[in-house]
Amino acid sequence: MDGHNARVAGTRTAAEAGPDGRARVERAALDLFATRGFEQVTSDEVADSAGISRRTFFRYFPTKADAVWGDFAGHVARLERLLAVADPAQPVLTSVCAAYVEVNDYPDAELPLLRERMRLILTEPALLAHSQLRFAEVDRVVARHVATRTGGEPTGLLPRLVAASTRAAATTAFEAWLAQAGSPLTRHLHLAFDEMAAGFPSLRG
Amino acid sequence: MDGHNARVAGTRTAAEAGPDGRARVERAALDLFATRGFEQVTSDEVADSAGISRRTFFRYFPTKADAVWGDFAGHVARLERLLAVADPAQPVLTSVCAAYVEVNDYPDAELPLLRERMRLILTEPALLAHSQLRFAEVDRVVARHVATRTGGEPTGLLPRLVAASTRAAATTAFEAWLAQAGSPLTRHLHLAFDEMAAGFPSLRG
DNA sequence: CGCTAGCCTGGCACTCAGTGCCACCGGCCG
DNA sequence: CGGCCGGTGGCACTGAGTGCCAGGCTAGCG
Repeated sequence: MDGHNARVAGTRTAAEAGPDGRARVERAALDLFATRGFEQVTSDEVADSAGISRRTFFRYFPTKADAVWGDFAGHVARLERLLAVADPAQPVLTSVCAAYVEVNDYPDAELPLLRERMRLILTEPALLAHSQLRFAEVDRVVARHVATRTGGEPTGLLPRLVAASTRAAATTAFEAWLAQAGSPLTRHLHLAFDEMAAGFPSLRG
Repeated sequence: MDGHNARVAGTRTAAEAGPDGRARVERAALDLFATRGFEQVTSDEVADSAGISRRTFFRYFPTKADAVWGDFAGHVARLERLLAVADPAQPVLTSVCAAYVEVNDYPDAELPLLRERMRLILTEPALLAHSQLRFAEVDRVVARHVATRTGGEPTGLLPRLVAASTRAAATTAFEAWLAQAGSPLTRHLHLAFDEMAAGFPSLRG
């Protein structure tokens, strides 16, 4: 979710160029959604605010909701790469959790953006619904990895279960992080994963 | 998800009455979606097929997607009741899983309907996305129960985590049940819950 | 019986997301 | 120069969802 820092900033008129194309639209969309709410902003307004036409907006993003996700495909790709190079000696669940933690270890500079993104996604009903489709990509990657490690089918119960459970834990950690700005995201992720991987020890007794 | 059997069947012309109002629309919608796909069917067609106007269709269901969910509110209410009367002596996680299993113990006669329903919900992207909003109601109920049992806030990490994880396991069990018609839903649910509650023993080693 | 109040329904018109089609404009190549 | 091409905008269309209003049907009441 770092998003397109690769391009040389400001080829336009030196000052006041900002990121071009897609990234600028993302920023405009996020700002508008954050201040007025996702449903209250039309795609026309986002396009206008980004200085493009509505038609072009829908060429950048297949859906209004997709404008808040940044480079999520890259995020998933990074997760997949981390899983690919995971130590086969450690338990699969450990590998998956570690990969989740590492792929979500953002530099401080990106935290405000991430926070706003996730707040919207987990708060706005339309975005929460849409998130299921995006997170399903993650699930597929995780399930595939678990399947290869355990020698089963990616559609089997165990791979799917691990994918769904770890994703649930990660999402919960995000919610906790949003609610409580104090501790870093990584801590919440560890808490959630450890709790789940150990069979919820806090609930015994 | 039994759906409106309470009314006396056939006050209309004795024969060929069928369920009236909402239930008939649900049936028409499910049939159309099942044969031609959710996105390929317009709300106009569903309304026509059910013998009502489009406008009335949207009075029965706030959304086209809601037409496949049957009496889901009742389903959630039953789950809540089960949790309310759960034995406080047993671990919370056990109570939650048991309630999930029991509320999903359908009589054989309803299985075909349930199967079609769930197949659509978990298969059609638009319905999968929408499901997040419906399942969130379940999560709230579960989280509330865990919170009261553990003496915490329903928005705390643990209640949320239990809700999200058990829901993930249940959904996975449903997927497995759909893929493999052989064993009953209850077995898949037990498998998934046991695996998760025990910290995924199948993955160790 | 007639009248009225209230509910269910349908029709109409409107907003807005998303899409296909085409026309335009920029650069780039031969 | 002329033709090709990728990115863009405009336009029109479908389809979901909604507000508003106009019946019709039923229930209560004089």
